[in-house]
Amino acid sequence: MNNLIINIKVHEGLYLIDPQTTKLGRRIIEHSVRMIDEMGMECFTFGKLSKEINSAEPSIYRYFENKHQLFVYLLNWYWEWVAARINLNTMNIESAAKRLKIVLDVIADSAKKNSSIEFVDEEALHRIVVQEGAKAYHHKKVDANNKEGFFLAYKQLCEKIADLVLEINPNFPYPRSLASTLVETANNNLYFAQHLPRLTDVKDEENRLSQSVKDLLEYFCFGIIYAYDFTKNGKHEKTLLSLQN
Amino acid sequence: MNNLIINIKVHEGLYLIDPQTTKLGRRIIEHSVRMIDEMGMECFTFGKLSKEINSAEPSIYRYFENKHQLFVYLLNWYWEWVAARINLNTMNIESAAKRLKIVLDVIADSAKKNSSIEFVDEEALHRIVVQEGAKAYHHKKVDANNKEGFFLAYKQLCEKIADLVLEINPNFPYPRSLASTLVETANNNLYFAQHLPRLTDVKDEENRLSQSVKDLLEYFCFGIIYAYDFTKNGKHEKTLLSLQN
DNA sequence: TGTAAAAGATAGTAAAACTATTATTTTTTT
DNA sequence: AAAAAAATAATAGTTTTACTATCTTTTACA
Repeated sequence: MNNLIINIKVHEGLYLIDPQTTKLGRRIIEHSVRMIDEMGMECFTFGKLSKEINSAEPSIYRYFENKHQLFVYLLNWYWEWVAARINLNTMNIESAAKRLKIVLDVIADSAKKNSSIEFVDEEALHRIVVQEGAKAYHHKKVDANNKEGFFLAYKQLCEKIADLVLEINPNFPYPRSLASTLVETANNNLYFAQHLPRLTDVKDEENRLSQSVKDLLEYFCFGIIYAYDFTKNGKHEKTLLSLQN
Repeated sequence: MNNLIINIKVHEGLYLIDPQTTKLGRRIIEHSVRMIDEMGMECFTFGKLSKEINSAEPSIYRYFENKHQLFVYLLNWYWEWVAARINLNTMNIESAAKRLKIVLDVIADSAKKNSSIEFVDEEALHRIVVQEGAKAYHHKKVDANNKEGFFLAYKQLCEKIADLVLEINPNFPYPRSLASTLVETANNNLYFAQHLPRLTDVKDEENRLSQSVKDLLEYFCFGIIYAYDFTKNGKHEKTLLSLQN
């Protein structure tokens, strides 16, 4: 299992100076990931970060316009990294269903990691995505941010999943909604298992959490994709809709 | 279509003085809903609210410990209101599947409203739930808040849905995850249709948005519930799992 | 070696999130 | 109706955050 060097390219609108290209920039990434993971976005400030890296607050502002932009930068880095892992692990696989399963594996974080970039703690970053990710777009500036490309990586990932779904079942009516639901459901169930266990059936036990989430995603995903097509001996009848009453 | 008087009871840990019992309290609710809907949680402050209602900041602090507690109070009010509408609309219905469909109707906001409480704008509150709701539990104090009952209304609603799912299919393995996924998927697709349309298949057109979301929820929900049970002429075989490869 | 860009150091502003104090009004009790 | 209690209003103050301005020093590199 080699650790391949993957180069993560993050959208230009998400920084003033590309942090991956300078020493200070990489220190900002490294320590902001660790600090946000430890204290959460609310308590994390540029002031605290600058002390932690023995730098000055204005220096950080030369890389990122504000805390929110840094946050979105980190999320994009994560989704680009997920996309890279998906590409790497699916490139030689013929079956679309098998490729989709690998995607579910990666978004549930149960796939073997095969990249390591020294200044990014991907596990801490994944915890940030699970705990804080929804805040990236749940605010009043979402439309302005969207125009600036803040959510491109996430949207591209969902589109990739939607295309896979359509490859498996070209008649499926909700490929985009299914894609976003799968990603959100992965994060939610990981989070709920740890903090609001009555909202999930997966258990935070024995290091099997991400595998359980993957099983859940497969069950939901393939259930939805095939449900209305394979009832009654494969005839395309809306059998279920009549069974419901 | 009578407007029934429904009394919404919110968990005691969510306020210092019950705002529904005093004039100032009701003014706080009324104007905070309107202001949060207009400016979002980030821009909303107790200072601005106190000016708006010609009161003083410390007076508001005697009702709610802080902005976050007020926010969670409003969300709980909303989920209690949803639960009340569900109870009202399902009480005389025999079929569990029909009851579940009514639940989906209410959480997608496409059911006829049948309550009106003069000082709460339920449509504005629903927009707040869709746009800001996830922030209630995505932070580092989630466990402490959970112990204080901040999420009781939401968890009870999900449990009610999970019980309905089990009533329809007692063998279903993920009732809680399905329940939370349905509620989250309802909110997400309403939000995506308006702000991130590439993440959903429903369209924000012609006042049919909530009906489209309801159709989506039914498709996902009943697809998942029945998928693995009714393949191959109703035999309980894991046909789909073998079809996937 | 010289120049430009980056980084560091220091200081400052505006607003938010509270808290404390005191005065006034309203409500309740006797 | 008067006294006591509770709620509200008014004012002022503290700490922290988010951000800006300015100036000096260091580093990169041509």
